Amino acid sequence: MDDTVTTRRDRRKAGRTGCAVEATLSVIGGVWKPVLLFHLLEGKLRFNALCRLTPSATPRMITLQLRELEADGIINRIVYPEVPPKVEYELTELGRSLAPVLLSMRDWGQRLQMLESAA
Amino acid sequence: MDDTVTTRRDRRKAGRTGCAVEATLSVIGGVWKPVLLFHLLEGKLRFNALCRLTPSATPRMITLQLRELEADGIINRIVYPEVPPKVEYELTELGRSLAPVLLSMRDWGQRLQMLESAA
DNA sequence: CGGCATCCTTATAGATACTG
DNA sequence: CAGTATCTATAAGGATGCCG
Repeated sequence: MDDTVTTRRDRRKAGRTGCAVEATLSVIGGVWKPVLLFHLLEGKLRFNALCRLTPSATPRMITLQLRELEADGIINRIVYPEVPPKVEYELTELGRSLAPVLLSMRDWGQRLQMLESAA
Repeated sequence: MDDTVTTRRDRRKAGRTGCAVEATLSVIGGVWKPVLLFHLLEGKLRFNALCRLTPSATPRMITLQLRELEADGIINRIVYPEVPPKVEYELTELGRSLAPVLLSMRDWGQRLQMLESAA
C-alpha cells in the first residue's frame, strides 16, 4: 500500500496544510462544537443542560462532540460518583483561550440576526 | 410526505435555535468556508489560486462552498468575459465584517501549532 | 442520569471525465 | 481556466434500546 487514495484528506489530518485557520478548524470544526463551547464559557454544565441548550443536536451527537473536545484537551469531564449519576463539563485553560473566537462568532451572529429581522 | 423525519435539522435550517453562534455557523459552518474566506481577506483571488491555497479540498468542494457563500452574500463572484476564462472572488462588505472571527481563528490556530511543536 | 452500542438512512466528499 | 456531471464510497446522523 502506498499513497493510493485519500491524499488530500490525509494531508489535512496530518496537521497543517499551510494555514493556521485549518488548525483551529481541526479542533472546533464540527458543527456543534462551537455552540457547546460557547455555552460552557459561562461555567460548568451538566450533560442534560447542554442538551437543552442545543436542542437541534441529538444527545448522541453531543456525546461524540464532547468526547472529541475532551481528547483535544479543550474540556474536562468531571464524573461525580453518586446516584443518580452526575457529570459536568468545563473548559480547560486551552478551552477558555478560545473565548475570543467564540465571542466574535456570537457577535457576528447577532449582527446577522438583526440584519435578517430588518429585511 | 409530512414532518416524518429530520425534525432537528429542519429546526436548525429554519433559522435560530436560540443561539447567535448557530447563526454564524449556518453561514461559515462548512469545514472549508473559513479557510477560503480567510484567504480572501487579503484581496481578490482567482479560482485556481484558492485551490492552491487550500490543497486539502478538491476543486469541486471549493466550487460548492463558494456558491453557498455567494448565496449568503458573503462573497462576490466576478466573471471576466475573456479567453481564457477568468473568475475572481472577493469578499462583500458583509464578508469583510467576518474579519474578527477569521483572524481570531488564525491567532488561536497559531498558538495551537506552537504548543504542538513544543510538545 | 448519562451515556454507549447497534442498526439503518441519508448526506457528503472523492475521483474521474468532460465542456464552454 | 473554471468549472460541471456523474458515479460511487464513506461517513455523518437519527432512532432505539440497554446498562452502570
